[in-house]
Amino acid sequence: MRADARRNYERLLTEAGAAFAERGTEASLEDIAKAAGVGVGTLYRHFPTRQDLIVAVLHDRFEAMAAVARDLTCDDPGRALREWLLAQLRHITATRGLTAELVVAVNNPESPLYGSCEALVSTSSGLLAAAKDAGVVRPDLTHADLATVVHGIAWSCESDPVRQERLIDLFLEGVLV
Amino acid sequence: MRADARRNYERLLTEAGAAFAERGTEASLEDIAKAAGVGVGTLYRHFPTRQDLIVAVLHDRFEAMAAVARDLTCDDPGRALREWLLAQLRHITATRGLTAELVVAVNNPESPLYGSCEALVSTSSGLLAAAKDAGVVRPDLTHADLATVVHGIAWSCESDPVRQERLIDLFLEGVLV
DNA sequence: AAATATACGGAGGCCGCCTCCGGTTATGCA
DNA sequence: TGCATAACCGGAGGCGGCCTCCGTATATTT
Repeated sequence: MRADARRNYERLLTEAGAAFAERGTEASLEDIAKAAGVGVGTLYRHFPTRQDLIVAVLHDRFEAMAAVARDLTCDDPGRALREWLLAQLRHITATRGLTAELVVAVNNPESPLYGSCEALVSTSSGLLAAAKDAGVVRPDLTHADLATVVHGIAWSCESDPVRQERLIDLFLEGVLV
Repeated sequence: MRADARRNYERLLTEAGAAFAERGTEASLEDIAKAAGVGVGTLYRHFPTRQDLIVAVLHDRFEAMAAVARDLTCDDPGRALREWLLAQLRHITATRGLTAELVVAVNNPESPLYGSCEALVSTSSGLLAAAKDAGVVRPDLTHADLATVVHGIAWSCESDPVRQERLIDLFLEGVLV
């Protein structure tokens, strides 16, 4: 990949992230190209589809999330799980407008993101497994359950952290043994 | 209101309902107008905003929902509540594409729908109150909690009734006393 | 039947999407 | 260093959807 191509690629990614956060996933691609100091053609060559651009932006963020999960202390697995769910909520809320793509990715193995976030999924599953081993969580709970719940809550009250936390706790009460 | 105006209004409503169900809330308004055998101008006069059209379509459906809630037998309030949540899920899933507007309406008193669905809200609250009186549900549970959970689930697994039911039960286990 | 209020419709301006290809630039090789 | 060429850039342009505006048509009233 040529040096200028790589530079433009990164710039587009940066501006797209900003635009999506500010104006949602429907932000004008032409504006994003302009903000990156690049023609539309260049944008479309790197990211043939709006979806591709979104996926590329999210890829980085998934890695950040996975890092958070790894750092969670596991002394109290139930507590760690709660923290993890809340951390996800904060993160999703911070990248608002991308929520919809996230949940699609997590639930759908066909999604290009599904593969690119394996680290996230496996780390998250690790937390869940630890909680199960400690016997603090129903054994039939799956990672998919967690993902669905988190994203459902994130979407339902995107801008109300208090309600988010309340709903997480309602959920956990049904799930902690 | 003139007779022809009323006729066009109804036709637009019908076609809009069909289009939204089939192609989502982003369906082309010009197509809807064409399907209703009407010019765009007419559509925009009746519904100045896409939002207005969506709201009008939903208004009817809210009434149908309220009727369902009223018919639920209350012998076992806990069970009635569960049935009610599942009925909402089915209904929301059937009108897919409108989910987003629904949750906005239920949570936001500013929404034009909020007023128009008072019947729904109060009937639903009635079911919840009955469950509380019977002592089968946490007393701090609110109607808003229910609405948020239902819509979160509806959105998270729009096309997977099995998962929907599973999540409802997970939720209820944390909430039934 | 005429007068008037009401409603219709679609042309047109605007904007965002996406493609296409003539021009530009980086890079490898002599 | 200078050239050849493969890789890349950019934006004009066609398309379609959004929404407004106003000349025309139709229902209603008297």
